[in-house]
This record gives sequence, C-alpha cells and structure tokens, in this order.
Amino acid sequence: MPTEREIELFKLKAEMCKTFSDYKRLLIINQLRYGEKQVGELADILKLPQAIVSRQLALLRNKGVVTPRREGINVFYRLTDEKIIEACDLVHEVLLNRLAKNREQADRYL
Amino acid sequence: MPTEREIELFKLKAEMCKTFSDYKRLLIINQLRYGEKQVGELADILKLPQAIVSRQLALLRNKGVVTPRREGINVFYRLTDEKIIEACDLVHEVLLNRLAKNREQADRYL
DNA sequence: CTCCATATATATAAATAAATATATATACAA
DNA sequence: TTGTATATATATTTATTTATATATATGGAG
Repeated sequence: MPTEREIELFKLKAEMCKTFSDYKRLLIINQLRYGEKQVGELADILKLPQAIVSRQLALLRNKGVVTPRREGINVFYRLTDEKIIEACDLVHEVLLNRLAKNREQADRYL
Repeated sequence: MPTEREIELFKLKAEMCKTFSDYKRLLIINQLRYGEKQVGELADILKLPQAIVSRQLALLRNKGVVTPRREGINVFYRLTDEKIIEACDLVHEVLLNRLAKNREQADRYL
C-alpha cells in the first residue's frame, strides 16, 4: 500500500500527464520541440483560434510543462524540460508497437 | 501545419496519455512495474473497491497499456510495453525538477 | 499623456466527457 | 449449483472543452 506522500506525488504526476491528454496540446508541445515559438505563430501553424492556443498554453504553463518569455508585445513559449520530449517519444514508440501488434493480429485473420 | 495522418497519430497518443491522467491508474501501473498482478491483489494493495480497479484496468487494456492473462478463475495483468515505465519515470524526473525549481523560487522570498 | 493597433489572456456559458458508487452479470472451478 | 474472481451497466456527480466575447499588456503615433 502506497503512503500518503506517494499518493500526493502520483496525483501531481497524473496532473502533468493530463496536460498530454489532448491532441492539440500534444501538437503544441511538438511544435516546441526544436525551440520557442510565439502564441500567434502556433495558432497559425496549427490552424487553431488564438483563444484556444492561449488557453491550452495556460494549462501547460500552470503544470510547468512550458515556460513563457515576454519580448515586447510578443510572448515566446518553450518547453520547460527537454525530458518532456523524450517522454513523448517513448509514448510514440509504445503506440507504434501497439499498432504493429494489431496489424499482426489483423493479418492472422486474412 | 500537421497533416491529417499526423493529427490522427497525435489523437491516438493523446488517448494513451489520457490513461496516465488519473492517479489510481498510475498507482496500478506502478504496481505492475516489476511483474504481473491479479485484479484482487491490486485492489487489496491499493485499498480500492474491486469494481474501480477492474474498470480502470479495462481502460488501460483498451488503450493497449496493460495486457490480461487468464489463469483459471484469476486474471493477471501486466504492462504491455516496458517503455511505459521509462516514460513514467521521465515524467517523475520532470516533476521533481519542477518541484525543485519552485522550492528555489520560494527560497528566494524567505 | 492619450489614443490606437496588435498580441495575448481570461471569463463565462453551453456542450461533452469522465469518475464514482452501486448493483448486477459473467466466467470458471469444485 | 455454489462460491470466488472479475467485468460491466447505469445513474449521478464532477470536470473538461469549446466558442464567443471581452479584458489586459505593450509599443508607437500624434
């Protein structure tokens, strides 16, 4: 049985993972892979309304996933920790493995 | 701008990440770190009702995160891919970094 | 300094999805 | 058929997403 403290940590982890549970946020994170980008720039690239991008960035920001930097009228966002990309890439691999397995399974019925 | 196919992949990734966005499911995943466990065993260890554990396992199973193995009356669950643990550990590190930063920040105001 | 334009953030309401508790169903072995 | 382990259904509560509108922050012109 986990201790209270462990449970608290798992709750924090769950909250961080929750920020990865929306594809638009994953798209945003992916855009920040190679460096910082402005809010409007993200909205343009992803063809999403500014308010949506800003809202999602706020969520990511509150959970410490991204960090803003204001430069005059613009705000640049970057990933707070590069390990976030590593984690996303691992999930990508797991997903591909799973899809490959499904494919195999499907093939057996052809 | 991402392609339709890319967006589909990100949606699948988001769905998988969504399974990590609940602390009970993270507790379950953590229990499976070193090998398979039965449903009732998990319920006992985590002090959760059987129906809840079974339901959460069903979610994880549907997204390919865990795999069941029936042995008579019992069902053993294991992680489908060990990379899941690596990903969770990365999130753990990111979280610790973040907490450390907050601590630093807090210290500056003491 | 005031007014305006631009970039970003937030508030709110409506729609949608998820979690929980409780009850019930299924699967298997004796 | 009975007991044990696991799974599912449903209703209720609670949280999340989206769209729309509005607010704030900053820099520049006059």
